[in-house]
Amino acid sequence: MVDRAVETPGSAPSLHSRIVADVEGRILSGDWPPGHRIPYEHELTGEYGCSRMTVSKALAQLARAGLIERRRKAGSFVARPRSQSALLEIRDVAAEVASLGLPYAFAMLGREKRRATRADRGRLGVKAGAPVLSVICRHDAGPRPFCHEDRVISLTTIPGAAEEAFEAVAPGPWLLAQAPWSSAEHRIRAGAADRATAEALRVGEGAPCLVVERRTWTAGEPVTHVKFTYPANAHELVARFTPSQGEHSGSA
Amino acid sequence: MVDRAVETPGSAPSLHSRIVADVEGRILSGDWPPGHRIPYEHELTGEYGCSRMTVSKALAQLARAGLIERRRKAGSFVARPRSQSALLEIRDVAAEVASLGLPYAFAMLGREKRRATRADRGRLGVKAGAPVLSVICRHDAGPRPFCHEDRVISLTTIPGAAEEAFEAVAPGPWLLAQAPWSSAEHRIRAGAADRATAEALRVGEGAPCLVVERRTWTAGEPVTHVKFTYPANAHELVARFTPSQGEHSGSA
DNA sequence: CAGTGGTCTAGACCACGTA
DNA sequence: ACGTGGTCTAGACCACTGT
Repeated sequence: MVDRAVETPGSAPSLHSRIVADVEGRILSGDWPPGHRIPYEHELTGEYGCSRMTVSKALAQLARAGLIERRRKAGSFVARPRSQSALLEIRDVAAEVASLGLPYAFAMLGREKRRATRADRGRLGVKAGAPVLSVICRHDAGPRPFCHEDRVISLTTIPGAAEEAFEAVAPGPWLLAQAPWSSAEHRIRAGAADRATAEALRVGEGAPCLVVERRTWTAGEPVTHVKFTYPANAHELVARFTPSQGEHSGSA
Repeated sequence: MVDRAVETPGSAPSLHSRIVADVEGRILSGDWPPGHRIPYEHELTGEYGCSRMTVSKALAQLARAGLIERRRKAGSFVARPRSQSALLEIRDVAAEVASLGLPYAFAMLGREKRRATRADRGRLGVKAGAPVLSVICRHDAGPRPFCHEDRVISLTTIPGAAEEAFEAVAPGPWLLAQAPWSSAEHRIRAGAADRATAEALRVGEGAPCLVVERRTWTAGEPVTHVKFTYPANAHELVARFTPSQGEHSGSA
């Protein structure tokens, strides 16, 4: 399967896709927080030296994707993560818990810096011996374990992670602030909790769980592979869409 | 002639969205099968009496959604359901099995016409007492059960279903041929197999399963609610996307 | 080589919401 | 009323690709 998402450096990216990438980068990096007003179309027209049609095409694409909201007379704004948004899921696990009205907490269960094992290479797609950081933690919703997180980070792509203890901030939000992801792959399946995961989640070994695996890349370089394990009935993925319009998916 | 897919009365649909809806309707109804060449841009320009820009915008949107593929010099074609396509999932369970290289079969386990129970109303969103058809069947991949299907169809929206025995064709493909869906909602979660489902799938009661629930509407009217139950490790949902480009999701 | 889609322009009119 | 986005036009040039 060819990855059509990657922008080949040598190619000639279209102008409107460059505008999309620029705005997207500012949003995902947190440079433009939710609610921030994006420059007006005519301002971007001046910045990029192009016609209004080209700017409009780019912003319309971002609006379809749910990254921005557009209001006549008012302007365009970075969208606030809504209950059902493709971004919510990747922005923050904490937000999932918050949307349940429960207090959020997370606990580190393990942290190890190592050279990539065979398993790490399969998960991340890095070369043999490349430095990686393994992080295992648990997210809690109130008094109950909500989600088990088993993550590997490529220290080649994100060297700064080696000095981060992830005591104040969870790995997910921290990574997002470091490197906006440019493409992602999700794998969703059901599975039985293994011993370690069952213990962390305080469920029986072999209990049904929803497993969400996510790999992200930035500019074609692997960033992280993470495996979230949710106890059954504690989590549900929801997606609504029409065939040819934008798709929204989230969690509830 | 099949009815147009979506035509919200009262609203003022833009011209390019009307083109999108037209082409989408022909594809989802099967009128234009996979591989069918859709009219050239300049032909649609003539049909709709608009500029090429407007047609191009509509077709570009359909291409992003994965409904069509565009090739220079050759033209635009209805996309064949590929291994990873948002459409594959809704087009056919049989295609999932076929993509595994296994022979497909399905068996009816139950069929009942009734007035909507309280549970049916919740699943379908129909009024009390509305006629519905309940269908339970199993999809097999070679010698092994692949998926359990528990479906309710609104006979108000699809009256023809009352006379269909679903002996030759499974309910999914049959419904798709009757009424192209205009919107859908998916809920994905992990769960433990109940007694009846475990028996049908030949797994232990309480075994981990991936449960996919789907509701579809056509022109705002509820069509069907279906609950697919896959034994764990037999099925996996995959989704790849970039924030602002089209999203593809499917099953593997 | 010819024809298709991909992209872009420099205008235009309209709907709508804020002021 | 004004300024924004939403949409559309009638061209144009280019890249790619199938014949």
